[in-house]
Amino acid sequence: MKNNKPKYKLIIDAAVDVIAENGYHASQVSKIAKKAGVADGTIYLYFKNKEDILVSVFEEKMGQFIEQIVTATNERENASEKLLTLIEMHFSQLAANHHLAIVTQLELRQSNLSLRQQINRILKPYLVVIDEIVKEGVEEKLFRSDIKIPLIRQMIFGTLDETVTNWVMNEEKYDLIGLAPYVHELITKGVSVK
Amino acid sequence: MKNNKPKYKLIIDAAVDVIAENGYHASQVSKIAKKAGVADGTIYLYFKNKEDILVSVFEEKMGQFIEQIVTATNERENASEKLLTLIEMHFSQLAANHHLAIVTQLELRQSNLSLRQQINRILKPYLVVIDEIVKEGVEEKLFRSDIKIPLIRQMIFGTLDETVTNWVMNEEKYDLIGLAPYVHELITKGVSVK
Amino acid sequence: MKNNKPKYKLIIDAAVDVIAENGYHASQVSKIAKKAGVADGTIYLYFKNKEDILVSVFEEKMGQFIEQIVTATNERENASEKLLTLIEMHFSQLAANHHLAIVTQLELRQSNLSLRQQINRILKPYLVVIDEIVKEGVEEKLFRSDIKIPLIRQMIFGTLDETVTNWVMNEEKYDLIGLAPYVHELITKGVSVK
Amino acid sequence: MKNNKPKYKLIIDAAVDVIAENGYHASQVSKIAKKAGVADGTIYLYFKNKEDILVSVFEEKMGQFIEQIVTATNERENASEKLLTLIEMHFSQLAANHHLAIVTQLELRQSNLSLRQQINRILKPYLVVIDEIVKEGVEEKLFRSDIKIPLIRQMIFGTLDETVTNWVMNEEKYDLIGLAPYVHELITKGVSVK
DNA sequence: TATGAATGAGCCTTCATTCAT
DNA sequence: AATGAATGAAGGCTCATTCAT
Repeated sequence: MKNNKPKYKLIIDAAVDVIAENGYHASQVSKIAKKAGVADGTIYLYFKNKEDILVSVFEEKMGQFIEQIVTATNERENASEKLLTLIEMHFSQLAANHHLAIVTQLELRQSNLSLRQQINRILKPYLVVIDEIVKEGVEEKLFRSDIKIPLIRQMIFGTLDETVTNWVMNEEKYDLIGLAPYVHELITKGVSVK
Repeated sequence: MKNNKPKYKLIIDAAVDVIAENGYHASQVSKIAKKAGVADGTIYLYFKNKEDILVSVFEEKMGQFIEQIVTATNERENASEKLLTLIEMHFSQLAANHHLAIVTQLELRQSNLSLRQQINRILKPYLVVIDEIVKEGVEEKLFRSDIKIPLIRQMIFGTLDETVTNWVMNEEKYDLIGLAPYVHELITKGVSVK
Repeated sequence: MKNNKPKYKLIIDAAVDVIAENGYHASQVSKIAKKAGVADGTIYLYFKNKEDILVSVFEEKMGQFIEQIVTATNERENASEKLLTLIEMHFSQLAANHHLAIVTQLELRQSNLSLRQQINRILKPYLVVIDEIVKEGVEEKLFRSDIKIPLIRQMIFGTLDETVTNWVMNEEKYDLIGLAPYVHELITKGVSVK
Repeated sequence: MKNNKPKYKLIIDAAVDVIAENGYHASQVSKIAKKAGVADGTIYLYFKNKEDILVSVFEEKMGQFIEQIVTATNERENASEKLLTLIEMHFSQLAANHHLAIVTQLELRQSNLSLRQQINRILKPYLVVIDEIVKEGVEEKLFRSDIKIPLIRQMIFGTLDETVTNWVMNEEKYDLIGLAPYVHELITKGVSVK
């Protein structure tokens, strides 16, 4: 297991910091190596190339991110509560980690097609989690069944993602977590007066 | 008026094509010049630098994009119909222009902070259009007034943007425009069974 | 006679100003054209290329410079007085024209071999003037005849040139013209106590 | 000590040759790298930028140049003999190194203000050496005390510099070192018949 | 395993000069 | 004579990756 090797984690964490501090394009491999306290060449003992570092960053961090959400939502009774918990966890985890928020919402998007496709592959399990909550809601007759699930998932993910991005670009000046119930209300009830 | 100069348009259009075909990072100025049929140096008679080309591409194309939407929504009677028209126009304009869709949804996001901020400035009028439709809906007692408008706007824009991005990344294999009524339904009524 | 054409003089004078203000390497042809109030292309109706502008600048200005000195020295009776007058005129003309001093002492020296050779050709008449004064001094038994004239001329010109360059590089903070009698004394008597 | 690194010296020496052969403006970094037998990028491990190469060339070579002169003059008994030795060493060192002579007398002068100021800083110790010899001469009552030392130094340096430049521009056709006693005589006794 | 010096391909931008009007 | 838009060659510098130690 490569993440048992201490330098592997060292490099991943250094990469998050360097990218958050310098931006994607100013994050040279040598800068990451320096931050991690290893030689440039050592990076290539653990990662195939620069892109592999970035993919691994996302893989590691998103893995933990999703795991937390899965664990928390599993403790909830119904789909609506699970959705609220997912929103709360999505917001709170990014609010708790300034650097990670910058990297996921801004910097990692400045990548080429190949990298974006790998990021999407990594993101897949999160989308599956959303899908499953929606399916559960439909079965429980809480959520509508007349609109295809992918579309519903796009609304949910798009809303969360846009909300976090706006918050990051506004320099995180307001309380992101406090928005969770309102976002949940919007997603469940829509914009219409009931 | 700089866009009366024929070479200006020539270069803008060439840039859209080149970026869509090669991706942002593989779009050398010389490639754009060649496609436009002008000398490399000519680019710099019309644009300050490479970043200025990209900002101008977005400015021109997004200007037209928003104008079309404003014109079309103004012909509608109430906020709900205006929202549907906005969604239809958003989808149809990007569906009609393959290259533009790739550039706006994928390539232009691979940019540094300075460029992203300029892109956000250009995007601002579109967000204002959404805000105004929401305000109108609230006045007409069609839309809820218990949730802040920026949050509602983020849900709307986030949903549309995520939907288009998914469509582009799925290689535009399904009918985007056909999704408009479902997306409209989702935004207005939410995910709950009424 | 090309210098009867008004634009010719306009361009020459613009060139002196532009070079003095911006330095040799930042003096683009377009900048000179703008300062002269003509189009870029017009420059090439009067000058073969950029180097030709610079040579012409030196030719014009140095022509006047030498003419003034010849006229003034001719009014003197003997070689020693002529030498003093030459030193005074050399210093006073450059002290009177800030821009010209910068151009001749600093900027024009940043040129390639071909240009330097042409500058030397233009400078030749000045060196001849010095040679003639020295010859006259030798004939009048005022100046020594045991050292070759070119060597004496190099001492005279080198001393004057180095003195002016130091004055320019010290931002012309002291009185250059006031140094003339001391320099004259040094050249005639040398560094030895009587 | 950076000049212990073999590539540092390799690049410095290659730069002297390339500049002497091609002139300052035709001396591309890639040409210097090729001559030194290193990759272009290697240059930038040892020098900040192209200008830094030139400054370093002058620093290294002028350092040795001055050191030689200081050592030699220190072996002399009085100021007049020291001055003669300084002139002999100044001439002989440049006569012995064709490329270095071209670089110091012609090419290095084609530089911008920033570079010239750095060159002057490097040249300073040499001017101090001259000043000290003059001061010693004044104390020994060999040299006059009625003219300010900077002016005397300008005469000495200006004469030597002009003499070497003329020799280089005349393609080094005559014996420079042989001129030393005459130049010494001129500087000490001046142009007047005693 | 680890190092870090060395590599070299790659690109944006400038500006002297031309030429159709 | 005059214009000025257009040209396109040229080069300093960066940085991901390699490899001898």
